[in-house]
Amino acid sequence: MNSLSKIKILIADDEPNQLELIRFNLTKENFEVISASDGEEALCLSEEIFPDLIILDWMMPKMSGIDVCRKLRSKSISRDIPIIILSARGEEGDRTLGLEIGADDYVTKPFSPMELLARIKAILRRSRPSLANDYMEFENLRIYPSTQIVKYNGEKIDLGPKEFKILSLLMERPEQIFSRTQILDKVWGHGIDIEQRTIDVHIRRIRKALMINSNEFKNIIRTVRGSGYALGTNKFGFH
Amino acid sequence: MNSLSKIKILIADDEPNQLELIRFNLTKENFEVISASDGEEALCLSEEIFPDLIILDWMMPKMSGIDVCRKLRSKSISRDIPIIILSARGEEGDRTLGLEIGADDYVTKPFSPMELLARIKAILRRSRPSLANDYMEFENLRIYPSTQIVKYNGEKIDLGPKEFKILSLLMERPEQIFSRTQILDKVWGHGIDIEQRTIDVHIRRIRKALMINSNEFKNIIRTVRGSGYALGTNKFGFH
DNA sequence: TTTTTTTGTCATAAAACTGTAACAAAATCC
DNA sequence: GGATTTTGTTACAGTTTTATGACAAAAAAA
Repeated sequence: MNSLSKIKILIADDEPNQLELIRFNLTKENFEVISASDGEEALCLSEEIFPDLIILDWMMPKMSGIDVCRKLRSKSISRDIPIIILSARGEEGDRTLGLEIGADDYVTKPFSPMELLARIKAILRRSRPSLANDYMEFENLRIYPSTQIVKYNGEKIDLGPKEFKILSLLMERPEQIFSRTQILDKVWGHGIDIEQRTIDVHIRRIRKALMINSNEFKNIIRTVRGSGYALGTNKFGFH
Repeated sequence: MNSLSKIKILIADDEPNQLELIRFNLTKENFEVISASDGEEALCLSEEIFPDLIILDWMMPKMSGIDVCRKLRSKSISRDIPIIILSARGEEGDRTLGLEIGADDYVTKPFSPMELLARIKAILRRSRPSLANDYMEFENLRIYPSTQIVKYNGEKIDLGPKEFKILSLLMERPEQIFSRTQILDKVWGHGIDIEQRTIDVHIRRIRKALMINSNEFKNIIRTVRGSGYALGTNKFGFH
């Protein structure tokens, strides 16, 4: 998993220990964790920082998790942020209330970090395909395999299917050198009869596409004379 | 809940009573229920009828729910169908295993019909926005599933049923690429014999309809050469 | 039934993509 | 430097994929 911008999770709980425990576990999993200690704070922070997921304790001072959830769901701007409700109660009425109110999941205390984590991942997988099917990134280049979108410095780049595949291949292992034969095998398929020079042309096309809208062009595809191509700058190749 | 065709739910459990109980409750909620009594049957049926959601008992003859889940997740054709695992066990290891394997939720027996229902709805809300929300929105396009009304820049647009369904499908997951096969499966139904090019014509009709009354036309349906179509503009995305 | 709308298919035009050759430029070797 | 090898660049033709309009069949409405 190689996304540089972390997934932001807001967690609201009035119990410091609990908060710290969750923060610790989520941070370990490379999430960015923002915490709030009561309902109002959670609400404010949500609207400020747009977390990718919100975890709300049911019972909190000032505003309960349920109320925060209701508020968030009523505004279009926050309607789609996934919410998990934590609760000490186990009665059925509560469970279903949580879900009916628009929460995405409901976890009963006590729960193990592993379980919470599993649920978080399950939800992210559904609600944010773009996060789950995450992208590959190298310097200012991002490519989204699921949507076949390529962005360079935040701008969309148009590439033909072949070029997209070649770039994907290089992105999978930055700095690794791919020989023309390897590229042919992986992109065109094994055993096809294509001139090796053809790849040069495709590389050229990729480079050209990346130049559009980027006057300060940094050649991101390194030519390795006698060997092939690799993702990386021409100046600072190895590390 | 409003949809043109009923939501299909496949439920697999080897215990007839349990099966019947769930079937009864789901049917009451206007779902179309298909049942299987063991893992293998569940797997076969899944691939045959493309349910909108699958409920699997953990312990089943021939093939466990977990194994069925794994199989379904390994095939691209069934990868996106939401899955709920039912289990009598409550140990943590199991819970997380269920979710990690790619299930969307995990419900421990005994559960109340209300709870199962709430979870089903929570999941469908994510995976099929058109079923849960009053309308879906993308840029200046709004579509109201319940009334089959489409508005672009506030103006009503006329679409035939097929075109409406195609557009709905694309709207459920903006930016995601749908292959012609996927569109055929979802809109016409699986296993129907229609020329793939027919979809091009329908797409053309949708685009045309959206052009009416909009001189500053922004092509909202992206053609992904070699792959299919996706909702999104060609130039500016939102990733 | 008649009329209108919707739908599927075809033929053809248009567009996009690909592979190659030819030559220029750069790097390497002697 | 000069020869040789490798890569860069461009133009172009061939191929594949989409777009589009026309038309008839099918379905729905009147």
